[in-house]
Amino acid sequence: MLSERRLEVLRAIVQDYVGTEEPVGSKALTERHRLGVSPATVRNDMAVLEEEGFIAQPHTSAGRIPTDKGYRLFVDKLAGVKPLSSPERRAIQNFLDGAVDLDDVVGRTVRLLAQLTRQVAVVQYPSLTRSTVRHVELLALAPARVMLVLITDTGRVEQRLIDCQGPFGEASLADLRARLNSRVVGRRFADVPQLVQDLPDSFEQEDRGTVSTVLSVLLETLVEETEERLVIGGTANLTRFGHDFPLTIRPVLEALEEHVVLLKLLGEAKDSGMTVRIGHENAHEGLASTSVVAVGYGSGDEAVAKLGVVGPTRMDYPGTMGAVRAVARYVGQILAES
Amino acid sequence: MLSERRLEVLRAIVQDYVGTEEPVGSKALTERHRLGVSPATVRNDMAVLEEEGFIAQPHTSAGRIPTDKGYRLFVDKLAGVKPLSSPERRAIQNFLDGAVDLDDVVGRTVRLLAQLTRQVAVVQYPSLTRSTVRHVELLALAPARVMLVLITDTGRVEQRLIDCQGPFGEASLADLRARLNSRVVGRRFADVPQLVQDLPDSFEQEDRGTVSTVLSVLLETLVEETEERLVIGGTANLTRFGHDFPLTIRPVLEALEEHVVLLKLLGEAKDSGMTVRIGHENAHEGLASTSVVAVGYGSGDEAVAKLGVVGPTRMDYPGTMGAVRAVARYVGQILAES
DNA sequence: ACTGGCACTCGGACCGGTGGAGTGCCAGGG
DNA sequence: CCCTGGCACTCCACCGGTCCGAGTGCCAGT
Repeated sequence: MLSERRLEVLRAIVQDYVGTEEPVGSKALTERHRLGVSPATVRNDMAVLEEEGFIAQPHTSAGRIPTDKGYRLFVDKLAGVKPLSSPERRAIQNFLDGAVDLDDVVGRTVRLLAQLTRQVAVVQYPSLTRSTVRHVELLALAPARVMLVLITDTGRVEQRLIDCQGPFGEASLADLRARLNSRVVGRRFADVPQLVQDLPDSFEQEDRGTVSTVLSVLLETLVEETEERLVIGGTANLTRFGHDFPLTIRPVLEALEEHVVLLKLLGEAKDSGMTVRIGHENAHEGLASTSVVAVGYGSGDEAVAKLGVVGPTRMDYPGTMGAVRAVARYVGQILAES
Repeated sequence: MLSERRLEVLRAIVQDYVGTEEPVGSKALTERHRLGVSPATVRNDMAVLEEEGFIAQPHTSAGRIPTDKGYRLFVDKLAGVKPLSSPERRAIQNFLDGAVDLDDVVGRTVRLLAQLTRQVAVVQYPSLTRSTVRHVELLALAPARVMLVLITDTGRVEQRLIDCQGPFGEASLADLRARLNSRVVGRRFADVPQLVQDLPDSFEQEDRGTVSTVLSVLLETLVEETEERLVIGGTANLTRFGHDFPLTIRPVLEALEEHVVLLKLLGEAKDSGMTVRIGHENAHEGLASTSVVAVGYGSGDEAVAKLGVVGPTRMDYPGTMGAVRAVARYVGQILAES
């Protein structure tokens, strides 16, 4: 195990590098941090840290920069989560309180997060499978055409058109609507399938086909929409990325456009607590030089979706984590209120 | 007016510059185009073109590059719209045909357009004000809480929560729903206000307040949602922008995030026919070095929304315009079918 | 009106020298 | 045993100078 001081050296290196964006040398370190030892000693420590793979030199006779492994150790052992200042908290509150509907909440959240962290923000829409049902509506658009509308407790609305095999009376429709709602309102989406399983049996023979069709579309919607929506903001912050732009920034932009990739990334994050994925831990090649800080948020205790930021591995982890956590909490509150 | 040959020289300059991204000199021009004159003559023509403001030199003794004014002349007089190759047409067809709902259509369109033009694509959702009403639904979520759902002929769905002053019976609600639909279904959104104006008068005194509230929310929705949604894609193509990245790309990314700006930009485009805004013509500062090619699309003859691309002023105008036009047509077809 | 020739300009690439920051190692001291 | 100061070494970044070529403007000649 590394000695206390070596860990301190690593912390100092990470902090300085994040601040200056330049490799940090032994002399500069002793000047800017009260390590209580000489540069020579620090050099020895650095040699050890390098051997262990926590730091690296871009080339001989240059300062050191942290490796992914170094950042990992930093966030796991050396860094806390920096709480936001109270003006910041107030700003979040004010900004989010003005939202009028779910789209607006999500939109504001993503802008807020991007502004706060000065990085790329990613916010996932509340998931259907984890939400509960507020209302199910069936509309007869035409004799053999029904629209299904699903409303969640988080305010999300999904609609589907259904072509029925045969005509379906308004009375039967109202009947189905009532029975459906009495069974599923307030229940979690995940539980819906078994709750409606035996519903067709209780209908007249002639209507069973249509009822089944409607139900199958309903279930389909639940599954399909596991393919979630998400919103991205703050891509302009990518320009603060590094010096050698085109090569660094391009794959990141490409990755950001593939929502599937991002959703998978967010999905891998733990449900509760914050997840930090650093550099190559991300699997996706384009994001090899980025870190992802993600956290779940929800209207209750349980997470209904994730949000987070994508930034260079060289980022201010404590500050970013603080901002992400704070935003997630406030969004949760807002959703719970509505 | 400029002589025929001088125009030809300008065309050649634009074409070469778009291809090579480097200032083009007189000698290179005569070699790559059959102008039938010597470099010296071309130089004289260039001097004239420069004096008129169509081209400029980055510095003395460098080649010329077109100015915004030069591009303007090029697209107005010298360039046609390049039709797509038939494999491209087929690819569009195939790609768009797979779409399942409006979100999917828009999503696919933006990706397609970005890929085809290798630039940033912008697609506006079909506007409410120009669409027609397919259905209006009112749902009683709670005794004094109603949800309003609007469905358009383009498949778009908008919903709003309404807090009523007092309880509102299911019967009254059904009544309102029926009368509302009988008046507005099939009508254009823009006409809705006057169609429902006198509706409250035909209700019982006690219900009039609530009816008015519902109607005012309906009208509000029509107005508010003139603030349209749009989707952006292909931002990774910005990396092909120029050589001096951070400064060029940053304001563009910022502008792209301000949907309001983009919507205004699209709004300024003519309803029918294609609009090309070049460089400083764009008004918005961040887009001073970009051109915007936009066109309306719709399910019928009339445009319900716009789509287009944003790219460097140095872009392949004929090709881009061809792609934009073709995509708009196909999207229109798809919407008409659904 | 076009052309060939010529002198001129300017930026970009190439080059070698220099300075400084940083390192590794080692011998000496607490 | 760990820390320290000293020293030689390395390598990048910067600077100034030179050279080259592409491109221009102008002019005299056809």
